[in-house]
Amino acid sequence: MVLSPSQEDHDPTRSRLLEAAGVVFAEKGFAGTTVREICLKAGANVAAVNYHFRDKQGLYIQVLRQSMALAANEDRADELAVLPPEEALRRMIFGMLHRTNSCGERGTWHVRIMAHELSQPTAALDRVVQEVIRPRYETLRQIISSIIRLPSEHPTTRMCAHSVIGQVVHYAHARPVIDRLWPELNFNAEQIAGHIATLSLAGLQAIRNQSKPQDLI
Amino acid sequence: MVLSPSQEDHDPTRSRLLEAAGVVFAEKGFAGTTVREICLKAGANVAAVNYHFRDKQGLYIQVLRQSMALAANEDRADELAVLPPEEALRRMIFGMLHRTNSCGERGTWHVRIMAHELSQPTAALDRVVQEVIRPRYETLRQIISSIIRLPSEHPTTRMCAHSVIGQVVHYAHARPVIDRLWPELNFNAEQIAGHIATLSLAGLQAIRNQSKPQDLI
Amino acid sequence: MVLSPSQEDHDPTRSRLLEAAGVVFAEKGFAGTTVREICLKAGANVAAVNYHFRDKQGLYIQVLRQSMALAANEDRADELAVLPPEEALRRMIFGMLHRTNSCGERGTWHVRIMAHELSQPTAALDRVVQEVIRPRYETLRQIISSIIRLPSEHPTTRMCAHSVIGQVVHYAHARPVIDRLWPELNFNAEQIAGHIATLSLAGLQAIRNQSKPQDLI
Amino acid sequence: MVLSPSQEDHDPTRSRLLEAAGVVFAEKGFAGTTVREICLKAGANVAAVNYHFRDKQGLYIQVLRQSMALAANEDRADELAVLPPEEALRRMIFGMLHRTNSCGERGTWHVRIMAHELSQPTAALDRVVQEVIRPRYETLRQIISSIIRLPSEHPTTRMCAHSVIGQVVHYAHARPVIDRLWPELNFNAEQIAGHIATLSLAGLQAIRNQSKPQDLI
DNA sequence: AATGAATGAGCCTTCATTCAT
DNA sequence: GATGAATGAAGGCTCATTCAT
Repeated sequence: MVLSPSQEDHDPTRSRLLEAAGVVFAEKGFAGTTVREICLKAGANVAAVNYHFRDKQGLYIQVLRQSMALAANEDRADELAVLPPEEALRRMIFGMLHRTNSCGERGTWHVRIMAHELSQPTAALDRVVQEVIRPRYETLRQIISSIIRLPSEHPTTRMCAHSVIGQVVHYAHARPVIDRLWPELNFNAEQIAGHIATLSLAGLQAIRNQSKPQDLI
Repeated sequence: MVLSPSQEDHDPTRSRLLEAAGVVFAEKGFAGTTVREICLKAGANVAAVNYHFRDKQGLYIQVLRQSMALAANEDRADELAVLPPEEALRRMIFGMLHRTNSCGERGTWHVRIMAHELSQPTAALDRVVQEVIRPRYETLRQIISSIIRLPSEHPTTRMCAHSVIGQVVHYAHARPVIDRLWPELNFNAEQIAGHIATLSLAGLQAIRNQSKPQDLI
Repeated sequence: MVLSPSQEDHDPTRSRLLEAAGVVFAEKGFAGTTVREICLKAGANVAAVNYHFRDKQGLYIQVLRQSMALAANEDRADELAVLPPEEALRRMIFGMLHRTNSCGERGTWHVRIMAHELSQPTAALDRVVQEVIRPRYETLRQIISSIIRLPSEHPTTRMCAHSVIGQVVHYAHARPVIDRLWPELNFNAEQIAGHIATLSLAGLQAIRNQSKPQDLI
Repeated sequence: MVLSPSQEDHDPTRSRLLEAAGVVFAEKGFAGTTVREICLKAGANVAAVNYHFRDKQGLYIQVLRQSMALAANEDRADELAVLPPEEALRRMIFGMLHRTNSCGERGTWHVRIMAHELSQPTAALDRVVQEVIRPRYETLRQIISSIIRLPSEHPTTRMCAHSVIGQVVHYAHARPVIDRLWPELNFNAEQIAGHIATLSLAGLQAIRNQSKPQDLI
């Protein structure tokens, strides 16, 4: 909905194609999606995708680009920086968890699409990593760095970041498995985020103490 | 079915098909794989798959079944039961991490195939969850249960299990992303498993103390 | 659907497909016909059938529907009703015989296709029976009913109708055999219809007298 | 069961193939039958047909030959010749009707196979016509000839024969249609044969009187 | 600017048949 | 003598794409 002022909504067909493509790509991935399905959903001609985006892949990249642009506005590093790192971590965990598990909105398509990219990487993966994931990864490492008192490039810091991310994205990536193992789970982002934050913060404290035994003396 | 101990199979073509299919399915998933590619790789006729396995899907399930059978011999729950739970958890983390990140061998195909199932589930997913994942999930919950002193069916126990699993499988699922974010990482299962175990155990202790404050009084 | 009076159809490819399919289906039946042959004959691409008719079966049903629609205009029951029943029977016999034995024209495809349906019924058989055959069957029974003075649902009336129909369609169904047994036959619909009518009417009279002996006293 | 003394049951596989093939060919026709289905039904190897009969068609011809040989023993012309022609006609009608509508026995396979040959003639049709149909056709014409007092080669005699045959075989050929038009029909060969005979005999009498008005003067 | 029609490559599968044993 | 394995041609169908309007 929040689009660049000059373009976009001027061309309703193009817009509907992007909307429909986002939904379908998010659900079925690039290879699993057919151009016909997108066009049907968008009420457009079969040739519309090729006309407007040259390619199925052209449309795919455009969908990703748009979704990422919307996502870029959230989780601003500077806003988190002023908080105590423990609180910043809690907020970040909740934000990621909420984002990766809410569905349907434009701004979250790239999350689901990522899941497909992980099993069938396309050229678009590099772009998503650079533009969306890396900035957050660095923000997260900064926060962890100030908790465990190791440089943000330190391998331990990195592993801690991956531990946090792994716990969070697991609920999105492995959803089909989790649904089978734990059907009674009524997904509650706040509760789960709280659990992950508690476990992670305790873990980080332990790692801080362990990695700097000399400081304690 | 009855594999001679020294060899693969009495039927060389069938065996080559399974081998080739494992590699390709692991790389491209079910839908992304063509029967032709498998047959070409196996040096067999296009109709060979249908002859030996009735279906593309029949071959797929057989590949999964075989890969799971090989994996089933590891991580015996009874062997872990005699260890102190902290040590059992360490071993289990290392085992899972090692298994999900070694590549190419038959016994690990189902891990990669799982990644595809997560983004494009087929009817085979149920089988893998039931036969491979659920038993380990229950073993893991048992171990965690005796650490945090909550029933193994308790939601908190389950969330803890998912936290451990999430950290571990992240290194396999998100490998393409991790490679881009941290190219210098020289994957060392022992080191990473140690990190995950340390962080998780500290986290579990914190959750144990938090969830039963009354015990401490 | 809406055929211009002078031309076949607004869509030349679709029209050519129907034309070609009619010829081939009439000759070889549903299962014996290949989509490729139809498309070759129609000068169209292999995928044309799927594009225009969704299915091989979709095309088949459309051919049948069109052929039946053309045939539906003949043998109006109301026109026959005003005639003395003996004359109506003669006309009907001639009409059926003529229709089932003229060849090549669109309106008679369903007759030949029926021959295939009889040995290899498909889901289309029900439709043809309902839409084309049953109405004529009922008209015929009405006529016979007023000749033999039994209700049109009476088993005897039905058997008489089948006797008439059997004689008529035999010349179409068993044509390959008749050609071998009687090669000198120069098919003359008028002559044969006259024969069948004469034999049948005499037979009906006998059945009328036999079934109602009490009337004669 | 009644086989040539020298051969046949010596080779049980060959025998089972013939048996199974008869059933399946009778049900589905030549083109509609798969070698695999026959072999499965016969408990034989896929290659058995090619081994024993060289071809799918070789098996087909053999089935026809055998079924015809068994059929040749019935309806002996000399037995009918001693009866009054009206009675001979009644018997013949009943025999044909019974034969074409009984199912499952070896001796009647060729009847059903004929139905398929009529819509998809193969090279076997000539043989069946010559060896089975023509002799009966001639017997029938002889009988009719002596009823209507015209030479057995006379076109009228031939048409009368076709009228009788047409009525009879209709119940076999058009069975799928008759089942839909008259589902309550509980096929009773004796009743229907009686009806056909009555109608036909009355018709023949009329034709006799009409065709020879000079004799009446 | 935008579309309905058409394309051809490629998919999985089935079939009668042949081959090595 | 008889079989299980293997073959390659052909089947219907789907797909992203292009073309003529």
